[in-house]
Amino acid sequence: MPAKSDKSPSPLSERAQILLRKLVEMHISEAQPVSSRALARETGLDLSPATIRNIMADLEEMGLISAPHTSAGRIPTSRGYRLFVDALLTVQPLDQRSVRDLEGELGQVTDPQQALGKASSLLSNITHLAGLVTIPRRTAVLLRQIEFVPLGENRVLVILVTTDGQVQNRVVNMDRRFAPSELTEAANYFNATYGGQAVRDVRRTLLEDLERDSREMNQLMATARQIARQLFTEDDGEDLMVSGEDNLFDVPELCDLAKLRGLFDAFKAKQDLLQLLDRSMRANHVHIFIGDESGYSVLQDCSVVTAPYKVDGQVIGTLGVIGPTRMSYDRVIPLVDVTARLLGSALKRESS
Amino acid sequence: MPAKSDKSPSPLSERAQILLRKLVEMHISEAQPVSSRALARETGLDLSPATIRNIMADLEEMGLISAPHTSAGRIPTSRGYRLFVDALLTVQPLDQRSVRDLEGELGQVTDPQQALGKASSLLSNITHLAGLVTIPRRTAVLLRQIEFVPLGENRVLVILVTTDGQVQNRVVNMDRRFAPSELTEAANYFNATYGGQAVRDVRRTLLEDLERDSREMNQLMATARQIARQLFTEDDGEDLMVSGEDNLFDVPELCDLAKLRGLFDAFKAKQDLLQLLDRSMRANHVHIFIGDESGYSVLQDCSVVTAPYKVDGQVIGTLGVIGPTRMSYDRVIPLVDVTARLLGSALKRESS
DNA sequence: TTTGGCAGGCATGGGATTCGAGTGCTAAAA
DNA sequence: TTTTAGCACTCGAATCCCATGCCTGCCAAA
Repeated sequence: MPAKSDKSPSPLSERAQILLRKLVEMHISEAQPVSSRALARETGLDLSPATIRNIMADLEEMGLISAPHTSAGRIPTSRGYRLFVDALLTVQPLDQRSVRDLEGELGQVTDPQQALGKASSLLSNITHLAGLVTIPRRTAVLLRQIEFVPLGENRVLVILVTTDGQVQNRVVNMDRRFAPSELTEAANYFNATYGGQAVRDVRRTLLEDLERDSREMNQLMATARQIARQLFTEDDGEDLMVSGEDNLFDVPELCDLAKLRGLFDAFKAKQDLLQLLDRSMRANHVHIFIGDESGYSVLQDCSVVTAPYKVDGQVIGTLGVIGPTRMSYDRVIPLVDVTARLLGSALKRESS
Repeated sequence: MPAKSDKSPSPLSERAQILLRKLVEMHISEAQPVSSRALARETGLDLSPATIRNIMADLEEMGLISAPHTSAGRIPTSRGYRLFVDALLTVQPLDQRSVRDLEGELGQVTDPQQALGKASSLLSNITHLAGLVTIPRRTAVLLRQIEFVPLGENRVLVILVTTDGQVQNRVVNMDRRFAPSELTEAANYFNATYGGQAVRDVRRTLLEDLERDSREMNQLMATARQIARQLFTEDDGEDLMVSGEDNLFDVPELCDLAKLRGLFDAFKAKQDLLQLLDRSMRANHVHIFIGDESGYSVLQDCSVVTAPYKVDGQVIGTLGVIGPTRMSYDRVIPLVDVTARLLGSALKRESS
């Protein structure tokens, strides 16, 4: 006979597992507390509601399920959901057709920024939840090429191409007008000196170089310096892209305005969500935050399913979806997993 | 004695005007039906509630106010609000300090896109409503300069600078690798041939030229052609920028999810809102759509205050705010007005 | 023309009641 | 020892009722 209510890590009888699993599945599909009778009817086991009740009482004692009130059925707790996704859930892999579709969608993008946006909107459209994608730090990538284009007045357009295929441009103001030849020369100097370095390092090296060579500075360097000052000062940090927030309007758990509002504020502030997603950077595969596990109160009734995406084996960001804890993990998990891999491939292709 | 309840265009006695005005003001500040007693107390006129009631009955008959139910006060109808903003409202001009602040905020942007975003967020932050800005058609502006930067493989980065100071870049795929010199040559050809033309026309002219010269085409033109094909195909139409949607969570009129959801959907779809904003392009100054005047049911309880912004006397887009019909028009109208003018100035400065 | 007074109507909120769904417990059956 | 049937109990949700308060409409008097 299996130890019944030993302590938290009690092995949970097979019957209890089947029951818990069915209960979670029913709660996911019905969005309501599950009663012993319904469970007795739906599960294959030939047991009476009374027996089910006994087992449910055990599960409740273990903190895996709870009753909103005395005369209601049970709903899974966060810990119940945790056990479910860790041990009870069987995810069927995404069918080839869907993978092909995703691949097609992500394949025809032309630049990384667009790829990230596409990934996010795909996630939200398919799951009907909100899609999340972190935009990798610009500073981590390598500088491939820099170009200067003279605009009117004293303004110069600086184009930064990084090895990930991203293009970035800024307009900088100079103290005098520069001839195209001067700018070409400066660009050549820049490319020769700093090409291939990490953007993050360029900034540091640049400052050192400027310091050291300040006496023997020639016209060329002065130009480069003036541009560089304005170029690398602002450190555009990691950023977050959210799409399909509107889908959350339909989630019954978030029916009250305050909760929904909290989420939208979080999307706007981004800070907390970024930190959460950063945590999954270290993980190698899909990572799931269930309910209050995240530590943020606005995510009370929400779960976040994330996966890091990588280029050349190097993790550079994470993506995922956010939705009610009561979501279809079996569909969401493989989708997030595959999307992360496909996004990685798409980005690699971009960086040619 | 003035004709009392003649027909719609009855001139409305001065007393009635004062009363209606006060009623609207009180409804705006209290967000609730206004009773005859409250009106008698607040308005300067020395009248009893009973008298007020008589006048209110007249106003109701004219369709300017209505009672949600028998034992509630009155609230202004759309027509009441219309009369209010057209005839009864006195807007105090924005104080110099605020104008200075706005100018400062809009002054330090570096590119047009950023200026539009800044304008939108300023509008939403100051009014605590949602800010709207249309992004002008790219096709209407003139092509100032074009540059080609070779990337790896067969890919070329095309940089389009338009006379409004906007910079746009696209990556195009070629069927072979091009030498930098080829690209420089092609760029020179492009700039010489099409520089200064409207982007919209460039596309048309280009196609004609290609057609005509197809036989005597040289290597240079072939290059240009290949690039141009991919460059001008997609016509990126007018677009809309929305900010501060979250502010609408606080509006009591939109307390029910369905309405709020409708608005957010409209923000996402953009089509209807764009059409609405386009209507005010023809207007010279601030234009207001009250409640159902807009013709869109999602804007039932909302008003949209817009103003076109122009560069060199030419209207190029509109901006505004969207909020509950019950908004502080006296604060919003001058703000929208001034912001439109300042945005125009900022954009003009960009186009150097 | 204005005002005071009074009756009527209606939303709002609290309390009581009913109803139904589900559980916990106990004792009997397997 | 495990399972089951039965029964009492609990609690939320819906309904109704009623008192309350607010505001109007009307009428008669000023």
